[in-house]
Amino acid sequence: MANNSGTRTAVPAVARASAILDLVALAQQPLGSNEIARSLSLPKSSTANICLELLETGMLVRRDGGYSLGRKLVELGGHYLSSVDALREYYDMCASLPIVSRESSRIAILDGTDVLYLGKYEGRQQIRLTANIGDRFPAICTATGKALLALLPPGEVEDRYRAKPGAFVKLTEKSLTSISALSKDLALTRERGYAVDDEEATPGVTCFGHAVAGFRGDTSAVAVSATVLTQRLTPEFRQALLNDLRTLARGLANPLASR
Amino acid sequence: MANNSGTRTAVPAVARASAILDLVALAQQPLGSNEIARSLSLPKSSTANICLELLETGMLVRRDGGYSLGRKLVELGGHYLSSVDALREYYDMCASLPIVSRESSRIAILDGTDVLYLGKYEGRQQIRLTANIGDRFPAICTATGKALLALLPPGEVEDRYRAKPGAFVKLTEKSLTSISALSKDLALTRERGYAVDDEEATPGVTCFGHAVAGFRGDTSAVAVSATVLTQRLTPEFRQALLNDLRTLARGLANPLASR
DNA sequence: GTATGGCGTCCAACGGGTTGGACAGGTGAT
DNA sequence: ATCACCTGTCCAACCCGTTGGACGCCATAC
Repeated sequence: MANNSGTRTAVPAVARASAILDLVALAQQPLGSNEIARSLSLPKSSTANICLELLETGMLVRRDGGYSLGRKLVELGGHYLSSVDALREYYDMCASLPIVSRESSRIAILDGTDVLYLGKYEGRQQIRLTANIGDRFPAICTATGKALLALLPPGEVEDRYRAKPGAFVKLTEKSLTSISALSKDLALTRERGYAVDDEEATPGVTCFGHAVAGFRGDTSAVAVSATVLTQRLTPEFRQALLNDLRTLARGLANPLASR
Repeated sequence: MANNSGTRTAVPAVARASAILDLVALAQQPLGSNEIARSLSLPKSSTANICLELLETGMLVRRDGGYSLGRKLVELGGHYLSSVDALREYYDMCASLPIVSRESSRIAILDGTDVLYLGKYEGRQQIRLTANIGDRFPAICTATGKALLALLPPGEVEDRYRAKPGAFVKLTEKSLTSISALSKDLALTRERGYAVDDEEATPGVTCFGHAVAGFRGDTSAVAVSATVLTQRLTPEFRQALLNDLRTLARGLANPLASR
């Protein structure tokens, strides 16, 4: 019964600041400090103080008489992205691959039962990817997510999803809704070497995902994906797309394996 | 003699946390908590505590026995970008404009004497833009920066640069190096309606910038730019590019003016 | 006009995080 | 082997941020 979230001496200000940022991030409008305090069940005074401090750091800004996220967060987020070695490589390769360069592609990492998008490449297709950089999405509904889940050691997937029953979000009729269905899909993913999202996130849209393992530290694995309209998926096109995707994934793996 | 950085009751933990994040962001390698404390002249113990707290929020992660920036920052940065109304419009328009869609383009805001890049669009050209989303750059060396500076009320530019003598970074032989040269350039910018970076940031590279005013709150104005190799700049090409850039800027302005 | 409820700011007493130093573990040099 | 120096962790006394409520302000309601 380990207290896994136990810090010896708590520093409430930091945890509170983070909670405030999360709240403001999800809000559609600027939030006042009183409103923030009420939402988070924090004392008014301290909340106001922390907000003022966040204002000075640039993480928050005043807007329409409330607080919104500040530009400092873009800077920090950008620095995080710069630290992900695979990203630059990803953008370069996307532009040079014959098929992928004309389609829509994404690169993501796994965080719990979500994928977190670190980058996207939009070719000249009709599809506009709705997910932006920094967005989260249920891993089971996406090709990148399933490719990354398939990398986890046996049992780990089951543990994560058993601990979080709400993780099975049914976005379409075809979305996976049980651990057993997921395990089966992941076994298939491991077998063929890539993941398929067969209209499980958006009707009419198919997505192929390929994981790239072997990174260091936080970003231990990334995954890349290509998104196309299902109706365009002739066998030849599917094969060409998968070829490009494999090339992309291998290209990302190689410069890092050599370190 | 107002104390412009004066908070009534200071919340050291937040300010310190921000300083820690900035330090870690600029470091090329993971930093230990002791090293951070030394660099920032903070007590070891408190620094360690704050780092542990930042670890729990996901803003920091452990990597190679030290701290690096965490993925939470991408999420927050992404939410900030989502709050900038012009961004989605920008990406859509870039892809549909005949000339710009084949060139390299950027969108940025002004922050003091720097521009902060919020997005970029890379066409099929040889040029790869070195600046990433979230990067800063001296405003005087860039087309976006000069376009935004030209929007400021009279005297404001002079005040900003007089207060910050180090802001005149000489990146190339052609970079502006004095307030008077800058004022003259900005007058010219206002007159013709767009800004030009004539190899002032990178030799051999010319950049045109167009400001878009009229936003609310934090992002009161954005600027878009197009970057090309100087040697390709025939008069016809230059004109076509400027046409596209103007269309782009107007497209960004209109959906917001109607609010 | 007053009443009500929203907002953020201010204040003094309380309480808890901060602090410096001691400690244990690991690494590299001599 | 010892020494030196690094790392991060632990602890109790002290100090300073936190806290709840009072206050002033501005809307809107009646």
